[in-house]
Amino acid sequence: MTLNKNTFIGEYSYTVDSKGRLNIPSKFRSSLSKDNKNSLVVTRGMDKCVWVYPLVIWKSIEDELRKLSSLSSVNRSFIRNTVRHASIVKLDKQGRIALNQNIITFSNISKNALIIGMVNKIEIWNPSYLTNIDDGFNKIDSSQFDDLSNKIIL
Amino acid sequence: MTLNKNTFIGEYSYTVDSKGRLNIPSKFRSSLSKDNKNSLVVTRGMDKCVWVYPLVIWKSIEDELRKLSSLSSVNRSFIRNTVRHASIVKLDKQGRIALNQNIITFSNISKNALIIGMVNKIEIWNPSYLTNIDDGFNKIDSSQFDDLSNKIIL
DNA sequence: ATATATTGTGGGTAACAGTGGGTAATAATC
DNA sequence: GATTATTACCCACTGTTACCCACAATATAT
Repeated sequence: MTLNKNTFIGEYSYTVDSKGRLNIPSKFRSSLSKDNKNSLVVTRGMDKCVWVYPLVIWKSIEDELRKLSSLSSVNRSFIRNTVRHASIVKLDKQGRIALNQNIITFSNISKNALIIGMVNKIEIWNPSYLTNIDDGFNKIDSSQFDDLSNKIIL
Repeated sequence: MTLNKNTFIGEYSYTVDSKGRLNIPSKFRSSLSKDNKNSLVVTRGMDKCVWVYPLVIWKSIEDELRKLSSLSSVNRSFIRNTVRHASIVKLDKQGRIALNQNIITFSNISKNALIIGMVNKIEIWNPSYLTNIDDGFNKIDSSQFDDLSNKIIL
């Protein structure tokens, strides 16, 4: 049972095969709502990882981008860099997606991949990169969380 | 699978052949609605690239331009420079368009072309120019995106 | 404990996409 | 009107992708 649709938590370790296919965790698949039509949107993350959105979540991002006028060069740059590395992928009958070369090169994922639920999206990591980022987290000065603590209650 | 009709995301690398023909990505073609009648509108972009609109989207732009009074010299200039380099092109049976000399010269595209989905339109770039733009993006003061990031949640 | 379903992984094959070139129809030039 | 240049249409080749089936490992149910 999953709590909310299109919501992802937890961490999973999978392998990318010779064709660049990567399995999506079964629990994530069952969380996807029907209106995603078995499709996800894969793009570059802001860290050196891959971001994966349910199709319907991505659609709302697209709709926001559509409102931005191309007369502004900042807008153009923002739209371009947000969508140029994005692609819609369908899950095959086995529940896998195919990672294209662009994404593989950027994230430097080869054989092993770590899949992490990020609530509204999914992250895919080269496991060795994640170790470094994780070390960084522990080094953050606790004062940097003060601002967050006012916004969210754990 | 495409999300919305006449919507384009992703990046593709193609070659312009000796006849000046350039392939339109298969995924963009299948996104085009039928009422475009296999036609696109090609024009100069605001950056040093080519802008390509689905015919029906271009028509709505024309309608917007129609509302601008020619009493204003800014309006006249804007209309002139938006429309003067635009031309309607049909896709051939292979899904390619022919780029005219005007557009090729302006964008300095020779052999290799990068095609980028920009949600409501398509951009065609000389790959080397885009590299520069991309570098610029990383150098933009992130404060310029603060306003955007408050509106659009990734 | 055994049977059954599900999940992760691998590979073969047919369909399709990108590219190039030939030929006929059209337009431009002399 | 004849000749040349340009454009549009058709066919062909090649590599990639998507779809299908298969199997092993794990989890679930009886």
